[in-house]
Parts: sequence; C-alpha cells; structure tokens
Amino acid sequence: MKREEISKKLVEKGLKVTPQRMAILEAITKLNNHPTAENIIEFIRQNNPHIATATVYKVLDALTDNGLIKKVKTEKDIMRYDAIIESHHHLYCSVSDRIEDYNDEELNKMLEAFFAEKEIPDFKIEDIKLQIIGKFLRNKS
Amino acid sequence: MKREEISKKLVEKGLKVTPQRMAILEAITKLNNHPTAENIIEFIRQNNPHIATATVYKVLDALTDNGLIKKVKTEKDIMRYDAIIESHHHLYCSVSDRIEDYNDEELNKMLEAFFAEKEIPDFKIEDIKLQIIGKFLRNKS
DNA sequence: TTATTAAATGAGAATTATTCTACTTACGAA
DNA sequence: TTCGTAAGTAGAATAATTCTCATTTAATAA
Repeated sequence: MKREEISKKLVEKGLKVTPQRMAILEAITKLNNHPTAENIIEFIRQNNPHIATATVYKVLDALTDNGLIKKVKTEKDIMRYDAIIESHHHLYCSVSDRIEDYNDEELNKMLEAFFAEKEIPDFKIEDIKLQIIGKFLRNKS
Repeated sequence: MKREEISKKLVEKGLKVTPQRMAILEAITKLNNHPTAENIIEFIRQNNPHIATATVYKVLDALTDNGLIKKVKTEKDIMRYDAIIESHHHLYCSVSDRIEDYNDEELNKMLEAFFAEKEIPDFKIEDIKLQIIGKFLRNKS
C-alpha cells in the first residue's frame, strides 16, 4: 500500500492525516504476519524513535473503530492486527504464533448458501470467519 | 457433569484429583457462557473462599494443556474458557460479550468434504472452527 | 496404616499489555 | 491572530496473568 493510498483511506474516514497514523498503518501492511502492538512499535521506532506507546494504542483503536484495520482473535492475551479488512479466514499454527490469511470464494459462497437456507434461530449473521487450525508444512518464504 | 465424571476425566489424564481442580472444572461446566478466569474465581469462592488466584490460573492451564477445557478466542484481552471440548463453532455477539455454542453436523460434513477435495497448500488441517459474528434477536433465556 | 515424594496449592510480589491522566502541540475556521 | 478541537506525549496507573518459593497434599509403595 502506497503512502498516498494510506493517506486517502484516512481522509475518507474523516481522520486527520498525521505522520504517526501514516507510520502505523504502513507498519501493519508491511509487517504481514498479523503484528502485535509491540511489533508495530518496534518497527516504527526504527524511523520514528519518538512515537509514544499510548499513541500507537490510540491510533490502533481509531483505525479499528473506523474499519481500516481489524483485530485478530487469538488464544493468547496479546492482541494482533490485520491490515486486510475484507472478510477473510485465518490459518492458525497449532504449535507457533504464525497466522496466515486464507481465502476461497467457493468456500464463501458455500457458507453463504448454507446459512441462507438454514437460519440460526434468533440470530442475525453479520460475518463468518473460519479459524483453520493445523500445521504449516514448510517455513514462511 | 457429575463429580465422579469430573474426577474420572482428571485421572484419565494423569492429573491428581484435588478439591480445587474439581471445583474449577465444575464451575466451568456450570457457568455456561464461556466464563473468564474472574467469573470462575468468583463462583468458586462462594463455597471455597480460600482458593488462590494463582491456583485457578494454573489449573486452567493444566486443564487446557490436557484437553479437558478449551480457550475461546475473543477480541478482548480477557481469556475465556469452554468446558465443551468437542470441536464446535461459536456465535459471537457484535455488540456484547455474549458467546454461544453452535453446532450443525451437516455443516461439519460440508466443510470436511470441501477441504478433503480442496487441500490448502503446505498446511495440514487439524480443526476448523467457525466464528459467526452477528446479533442475537432475543435475550438469553 | 504410615512413609515417601513428586505434584499441587497458597500468598503475595512481579510482570506486562494496555489504558488513563494531564498536559502540550497542530491545525482549520472564524 | 485567536479559538476550539483533535491528536500526540510521557509517564503513572490498572488489571489480567505469571512468578517465586515455602507449605501442603494426593497417589503410591512399604
């Protein structure tokens, strides 16, 4: 994602474009294994050593609230973030912290069709995400 | 779940049967909205006021490690636990903390068939869980 | 039943991710 | 230029969880 793209996204959401927000959004897109706040802070401080921890958390919240990033559910107590906001699924490694994205249009259509026919009583579905747990057979390229 | 059932499960896993473990496992089965550690501590202290916080966390870890309970992924930084260890799906309320179990044999078969045919490259699936996010149309009974 | 011992528990301190507080700074509108 | 609001900062505070290590207990063997 280019800087001007990032900037445009912020403007679209009515958020002021600041160097901190640019840096954070850029960091999340570059650190592509669903980084933690700490990962993001570490990355940003390489070029921008004076950014405050609280700023990062506030910006992450603001970006999440405005749908520019998403929080990823994990079984750990550390929050992780994802720059891909289109609904998608995740592959979780059962022995490490690795999390990869997964998507399959056919799968989505199948699920959609399933729940269109078989409604869940007293529940209105907004989104469906698969957590696919297993083992990666090779290391990340 | 009866007390002797709980006890049997612990023995099967080679865990010593202690009053604390009994109480904690019983609490999770009774508190059926996927309780937090705090919920569990509060519940247990009604009858067992001297149980230590650290004990509860250690027991929860031991039970999780031995597959007697499961951790539930949430977007909050509080861990929640589930006494149902068979693979199952969850309905997450998008506006509250409510989490309900969901299961459908037909759905599971469909997913199994899908991934049997369409393998994920370099990934060996161990389990698939759906996070179904949406709104409950009525309060919990 | 008693002795043995590894495992489990307890109390409170420590840790750590995150949030809060009380500023200061930046910036567009009036 | 001044005002008002949003954003950023540093560091303290909070809260869930983990650690430490002394004490107790459950399971096993004698």
